[in-house]
Amino acid sequence: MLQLNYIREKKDEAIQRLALKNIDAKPILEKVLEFDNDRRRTQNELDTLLNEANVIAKQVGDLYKQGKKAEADELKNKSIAVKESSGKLAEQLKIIEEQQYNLLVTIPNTPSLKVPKGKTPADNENIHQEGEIPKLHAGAKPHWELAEQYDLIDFELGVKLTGAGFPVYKGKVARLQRALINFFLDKATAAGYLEIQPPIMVNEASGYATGQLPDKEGQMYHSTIDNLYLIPTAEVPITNIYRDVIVKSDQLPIKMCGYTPCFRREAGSYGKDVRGLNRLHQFDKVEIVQIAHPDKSYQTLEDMREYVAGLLRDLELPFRILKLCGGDMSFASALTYDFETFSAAQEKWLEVSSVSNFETFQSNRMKLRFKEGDAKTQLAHTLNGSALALPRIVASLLENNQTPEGIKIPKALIPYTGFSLIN
RNA sequence: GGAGAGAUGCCUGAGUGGCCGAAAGGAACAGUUUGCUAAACUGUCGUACUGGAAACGGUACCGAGGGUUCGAAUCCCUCUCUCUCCGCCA
Repeated sequence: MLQLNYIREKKDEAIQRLALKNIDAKPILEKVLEFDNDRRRTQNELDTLLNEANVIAKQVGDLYKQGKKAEADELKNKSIAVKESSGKLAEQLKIIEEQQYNLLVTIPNTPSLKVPKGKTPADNENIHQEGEIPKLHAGAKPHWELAEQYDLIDFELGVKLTGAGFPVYKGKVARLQRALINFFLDKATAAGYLEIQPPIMVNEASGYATGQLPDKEGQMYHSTIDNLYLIPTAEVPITNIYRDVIVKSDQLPIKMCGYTPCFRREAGSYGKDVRGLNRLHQFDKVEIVQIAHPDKSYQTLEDMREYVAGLLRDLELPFRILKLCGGDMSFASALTYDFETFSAAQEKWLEVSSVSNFETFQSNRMKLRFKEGDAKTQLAHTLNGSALALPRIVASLLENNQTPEGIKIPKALIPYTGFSLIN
């Protein structure tokens, strides 16, 4: 949610920035400011009335103490009248605030001015590419065929147990996944991220604070009997640790990481893009989260980007980094880098990580603030990134490292897997 | 699941209708002093909205929502959560 102060003070900048997301924000922002004027005027009137009522109430008390009952009773009547009009005003104020709020939550975050213009993924800016794209032997297979050949992943068994998008991992690939999780967590903690093991179900307030609710309700699995949601990412519980918290500025940056399963309903996708591990309802991910000082959050974003790049280097996967264009960015993000690894057998790039700065968009909703000395509290900036999501990493590893003799495990992972070849 | 108790500021905790945005202690921060790795003293010390250039004001908030009353942290109702005991279970 955008900050009112920002809209009030820098309306033109906000319009300019939102234009990057292909939105003509002018009428909406002006409407918000109209509500704001209304709100302030109404509140002032209401405050004046309430003040009057408070003064009268005090006088009534004094008069009673002095035994002046008649005068007190007279004042009482006055007070009742004041109360009647203040009640009406309070109702008005509530309506105005609600309207303003309902409008505010429909406005996406303002993209950073560094965000490239554009509407579709084709407009994303490819800012970096490294690693060698492997040349596979004749007869190389996509990962779902490899999974079958080596009896690694059973998609149909998953359908039997649960449904499509819930694969069963077996043997060496189960071990490989566990290895990846441990490897990613070790790397993150070595980089100063505090490891968190959060609940994987969250309540409404949490889903709301990070922006999944109310509008993206359909994307989460919902346990209606207890009104809890299965998390779509560890970002939700981990960031919410700091909901309604005021930290001291010297505590920043706060760095946290966590492994969790992630659950996404993502209904309505079919075809080649969702084959095998490309898109799942349940998958594993290690997430990194930072809470940063507003002056430093973009440096933090670069640090996180470099950190994720390091992971892909360790895994010896060719990858590229895209700076998402305005049209391809998420609702809440101000700047996002997507990481894609090249899947040699499918001959396409697969998104394996997304690293974003949300600026104050999330912290405004969750009232995550910091205090610098005696200065007024300010909203902190929140950032997060996948480091990394497993399924497409596994897909890339299987496909890119296949040889006629079997699938090779990258050196960095061997201490974790305990084997160097899947055959 | 059964029975009971409770929810107050960063923490402990007082406060059962007006003198309470809230005692006291602790923590934290600043200053003074003595000196030495600590103590004493003094001061500051919730959040949000809002008026004002500022000084300084106004309003709301004592788990949440509603009600009674001229007036509610305090009384009533509903909800949520926490704790204790019993039961069940990992």
